Amino acid sequence: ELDDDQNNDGEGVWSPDIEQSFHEALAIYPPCGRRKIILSDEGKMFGRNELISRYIKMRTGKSRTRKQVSSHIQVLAKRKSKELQSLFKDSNL
Amino acid sequence: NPANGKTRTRDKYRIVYTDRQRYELENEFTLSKYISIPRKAALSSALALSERQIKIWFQNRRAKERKLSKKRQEICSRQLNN
DNA sequence: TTTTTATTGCATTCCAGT
DNA sequence: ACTGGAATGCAATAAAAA
Repeated sequence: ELDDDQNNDGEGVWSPDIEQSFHEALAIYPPCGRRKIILSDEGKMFGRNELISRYIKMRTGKSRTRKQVSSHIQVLAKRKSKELQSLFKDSNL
Repeated sequence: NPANGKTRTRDKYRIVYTDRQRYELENEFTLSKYISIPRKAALSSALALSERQIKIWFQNRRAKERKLSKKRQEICSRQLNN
């Protein structure tokens, strides 16, 4: 069973070029969170993650689904939260 | 024990569960391979483990089950072509 | 060496908001 | 009917314990 998806290069799911475009898209669309989810254009609906997905396709030609974007955002948020917590060490516990 | 989402600390890499905790978890596993949210809450308070620990225990237990059935499968195929 | 807790990077499923 | 995001699942892995 050949399992070589046409939308994936030899690198990982979030290889540096894709990660780069991803962060560009984060800055472009809503600079940080707090944007209305009234992202419905005439006829079509567009969520933020779909816009990010389309931007990645534009810039790199690689396809990352909106659910992959969602998962990645969750992982990054978890990392950031973990960093912040480990900064406060065991000062008061 | 419903603290933040973290269990591991600098001094304790992991804790060893008591025999009663193991028994109750194993017993629940015979009833269902997947823990429901209400049962998880009940076990959490009954065994003094966080819900995260209950969830992770079931994940590890299912992984063990998969490992065991892979071993059983290997034994079967060995018997077929001995 | 094998078994037992616990984390991580992804995907997948479950929950609401509009 | 659409979505983003939280909860959960799983493989791989780490490291203490048995």
